[in-house]
Amino acid sequence: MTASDNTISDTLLHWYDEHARDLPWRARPGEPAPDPYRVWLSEVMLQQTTVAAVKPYFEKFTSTWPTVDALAAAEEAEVMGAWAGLGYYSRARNLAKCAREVAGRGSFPDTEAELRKLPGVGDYTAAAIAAIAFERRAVVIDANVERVVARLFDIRETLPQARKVIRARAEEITPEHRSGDFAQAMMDLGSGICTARAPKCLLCPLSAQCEGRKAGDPAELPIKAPKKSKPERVGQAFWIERDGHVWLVTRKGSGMLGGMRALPDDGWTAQQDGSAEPLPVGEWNRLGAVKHVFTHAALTLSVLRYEGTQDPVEEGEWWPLDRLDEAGLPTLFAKAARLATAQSG
DNA sequence: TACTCGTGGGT
DNA sequence: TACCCAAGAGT
Repeated sequence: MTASDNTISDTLLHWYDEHARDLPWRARPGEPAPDPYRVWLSEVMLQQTTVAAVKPYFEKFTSTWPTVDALAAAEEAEVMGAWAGLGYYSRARNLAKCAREVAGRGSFPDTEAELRKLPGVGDYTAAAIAAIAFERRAVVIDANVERVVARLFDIRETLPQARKVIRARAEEITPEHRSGDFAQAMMDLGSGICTARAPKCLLCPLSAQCEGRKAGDPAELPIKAPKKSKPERVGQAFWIERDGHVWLVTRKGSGMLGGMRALPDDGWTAQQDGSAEPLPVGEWNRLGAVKHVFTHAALTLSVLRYEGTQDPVEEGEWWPLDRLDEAGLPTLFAKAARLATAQSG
């Protein structure tokens, strides 16, 4: 630890004391560390997800399940339904599993290494919980920290190879005390000032110490490998309506949208177009299509309404149309359902 | 390591 | 509009 490194964390913590965002899962200045349950829940929700998107879900979860014991006692289907729309549904599956583990052992583990063993808790989240909830010294590295550190030290190596150097630098500037506040300060800085595009260097408390700024244009850091092209897939979803109810299935497995309630479909995946025949056989009326873009594929999903009288073969349930908003459909199928109900009234 | 896995907002 | 991106984890 050099004198220069101390200046970075001290400067940033002073800035944080004045400018920290007031977020529902955070302690206010001067308050003790927040409830580990709320820290864990927020950190999982925030994985690859914006603060604005998380807020209403965090409020819903904490009001429905105020403690990890309450969440552990919930039906997994209830948890999946409550998560619907937030994306990356493996997080919800692991959330339920993790809650049961923690409830079984009585409390959250309070070290980074033990936290790391919990399902859905990786390197970042373990460090964040240890630092923020348990006030342990931990080096917390997320995409914000990567960006800020790459710019601070003018690291021009390409990601992901640059991660080793970035971690070493982050280790050097992380203070022994208040490392949780330091991590959250880095995230606030990355979110509002040291942004991916058009960073506001004139407002940055670290601008005088930023090697990337001295070297030229910090906005080009970190340098990332080129992205793969995104395949375009087509599929079909089936709208089977009877007596004010629609037939819904629950998707199997841990793959895409696994565990989520959904419209029956033709088996499309991110790797392949759908191919299954509409079941039960009969007359189908194409209502239209919805487009939806996933991380690694774009899907055009045609919605076909069943006009016959046979019963569905696939396992599922008749869901009342007037409570469709409570079905917990992921956004893709919510779009498809909206299309169908708009036409069939 | 490289790929899979959602969604909504910003530019 | 068509990208890019966001408090990553699991495999």
